Amino acid sequence: MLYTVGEMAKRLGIAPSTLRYYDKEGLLPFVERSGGGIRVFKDADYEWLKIIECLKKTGMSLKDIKEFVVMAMQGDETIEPRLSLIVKQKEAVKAQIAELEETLRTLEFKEWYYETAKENGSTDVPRNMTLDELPEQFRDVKVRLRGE
Amino acid sequence: MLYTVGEMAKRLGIAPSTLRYYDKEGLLPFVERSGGGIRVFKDADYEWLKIIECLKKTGMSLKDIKEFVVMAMQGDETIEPRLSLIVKQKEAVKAQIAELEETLRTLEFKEWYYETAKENGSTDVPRNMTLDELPEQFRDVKVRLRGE
DNA sequence: TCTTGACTTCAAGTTAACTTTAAGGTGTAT
DNA sequence: ATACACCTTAAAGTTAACTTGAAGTCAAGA
Repeated sequence: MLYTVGEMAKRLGIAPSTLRYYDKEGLLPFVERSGGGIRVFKDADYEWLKIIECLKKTGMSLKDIKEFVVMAMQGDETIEPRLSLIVKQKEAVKAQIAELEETLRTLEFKEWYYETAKENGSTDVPRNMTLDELPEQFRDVKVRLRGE
Repeated sequence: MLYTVGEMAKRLGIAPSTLRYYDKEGLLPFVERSGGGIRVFKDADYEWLKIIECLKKTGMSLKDIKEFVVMAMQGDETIEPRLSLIVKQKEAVKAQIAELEETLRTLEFKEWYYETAKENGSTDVPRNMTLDELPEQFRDVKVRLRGE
């Protein structure tokens, strides 16, 4: 199957201008052109774009993603650095998940805080509780919020 | 304890200019001033700043965080909308974690892909494997990369 | 052949969240 | 009293990742 920029953008759920921008920035060296100069995307290019999307979700910049794509175009000599990069991003994502899990715990504490405020008609009630009065799963969150 | 903008910034690990910017944007209505016009941060303000940091980590914009802070300044009439907002952000963070876990699975597939390429001296080997040749935990990842 | 819609490039505009700069004021230590 | 580090504001600058606009080209259907 072959696709125009608009068709591929639709398949990916992004704007065609985004694909043109990525191409301009050198992220899509694998995309070919028709005789008339129109971009022709192949199914293999879709896979590439999904990898770019994946790397973007890890927080990588377009500049760094470009380096990865360019490496891949060099062929098999760059297998090792590509592997290292993937492993590095994997660790980065694990760290992001851990941070979001901390954030979630803070939000759960705040949820309890406002539930308790709602039941009692005032935020004074949860705010003035001593550490041993609040549910034990929130004690460390509260301590962290107060300044380690 | 009382702190200047520089001291509080250091305690939070951010730039003083960031705190001044937040103040200018209306995110810090709780911060008071000395007779000479200098910002005076209290320990309770540190807690507020940690909450702002938490909301920022959920992906909320400064504009929306400001609305939350402003609501809190209104007092106990706004307990319910504040609770709703916290619950909404909690769900948003859960979705973000789920998405990062998908991303992680894709990276693990790519790690296997390049490990296999490295062992065989060529990306041809993992690339040309049929679905049933690759480790079964990666089959659905591969299918997704190819286009659902 | 003509129309039409989608394609092309290049340049300029947008947005969020800061950061920097300039010119000047504050407050504490000697 | 003077120095010095740190504070103040306002305005302008930065960055990444797009998005939009203008002017023109390509390709498929009637």
